[in-house]
Amino acid sequence: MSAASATAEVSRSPASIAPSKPVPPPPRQQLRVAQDLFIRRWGEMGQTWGINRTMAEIHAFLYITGQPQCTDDVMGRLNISRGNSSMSLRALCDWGIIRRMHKRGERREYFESLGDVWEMFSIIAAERKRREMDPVLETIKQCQRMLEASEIGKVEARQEAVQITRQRLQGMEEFMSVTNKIFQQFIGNARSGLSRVTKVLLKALG
Amino acid sequence: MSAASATAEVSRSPASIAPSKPVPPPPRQQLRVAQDLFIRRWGEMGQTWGINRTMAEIHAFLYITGQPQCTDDVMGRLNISRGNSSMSLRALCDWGIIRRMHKRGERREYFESLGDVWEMFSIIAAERKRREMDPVLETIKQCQRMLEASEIGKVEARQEAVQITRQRLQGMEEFMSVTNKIFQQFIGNARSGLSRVTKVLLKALG
DNA sequence: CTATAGTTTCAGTAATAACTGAAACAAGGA
DNA sequence: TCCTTGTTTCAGTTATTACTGAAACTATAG
Repeated sequence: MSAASATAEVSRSPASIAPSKPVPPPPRQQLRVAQDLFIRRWGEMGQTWGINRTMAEIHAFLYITGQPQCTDDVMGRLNISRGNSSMSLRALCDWGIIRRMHKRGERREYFESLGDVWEMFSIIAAERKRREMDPVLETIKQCQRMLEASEIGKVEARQEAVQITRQRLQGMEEFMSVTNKIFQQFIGNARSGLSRVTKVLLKALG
Repeated sequence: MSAASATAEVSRSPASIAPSKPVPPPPRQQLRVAQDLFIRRWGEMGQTWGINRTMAEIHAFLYITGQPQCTDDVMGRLNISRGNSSMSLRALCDWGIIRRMHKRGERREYFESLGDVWEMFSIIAAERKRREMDPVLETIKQCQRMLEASEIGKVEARQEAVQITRQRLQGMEEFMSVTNKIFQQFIGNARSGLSRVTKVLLKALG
């Protein structure tokens, strides 16, 4: 464990979410407390969006400290096992929202988060669109094909139940196509901080 | 179980995702097959977005058939228990994306899905923003307050680590504020199909 | 009031996902 | 070469979440 991890790790117990100020911690520790608060909330949010808590927490840790950290730093700060750290760090690298890096003269590897939230979001959006939305859109099209008159016959195609299902499929397809386009825009444009998308959106919406 | 549920229920085994056409089913059943395909995919997608599979499947069933269904219909079609159906239907009602309804002269209650995908999405967006994004934004602000010079002292506030964390918090806050605004727009406008937001977005981005 | 049909709840169980820890593996240094 | 330090993997375990089924409850009709 590196020197930086000497103090207590992030706690996940709900009790410590809103520390009721029994004794205000010495200023030196305020940074740590604030970071831990952020880390924990980020982990919770991840869970409800289908990202496991530990991965989200590791990412939050790297993001919020802004400094390269090694596997042992992560283990120590979040109080998780070596195996878990290693697997999760690898997965985050695969997503592309953290990067491996070397320090000159050091043997061990360090990890750091991308600093630009917009870039991270666009990477995640691209990946989730590909993994989760594209297959659904594909399935919808497949269903539509299955219900064409040429497949099921003219008489059957005229049944009310079939008509309704086709309408519903169409509504969903339209929605997902538009959503996909919006994602695409984020993905294509979200470089360089408060990016073009943001400006455009804020102007258009605000 | 109602008369409509006499045939086999949706299977969740991966094997049946892409039926390799051993014997093309009689046209009468094509509707059922197409619906089941959609239901299963929707359930899978739900899972990766933090919605449990059964709830997503029930919703998909009500949406895709477009007809009011009772608890027994749901149980039969998705092959789940009464308890599960009841709880999940209630939760979907609480979300507001399905509604209870009565048929004249019938004692039992029926459920139907909203038909407008945009409206459903806006309801979900509103709820998730409230439950999941607002608390994070609140936490970020709390963290920022904890790191103000007035809290930790001028000297400490000048430490590099503190500076970095404050920058990162600010970047995240900015991102989430904008995202929130976008959600807000969907929420406020997503009536009547391809809504104003969509048009605005597509025009601005495309 | 009693019988019947429908609805809800919840304790216990099953299924799934996450995590640990130890062992195997790699890379560099002496 | 062998030792040391750091990294990765994965079988087994734990924790979490989802689901069942039976019992309690409600409402209506006779």
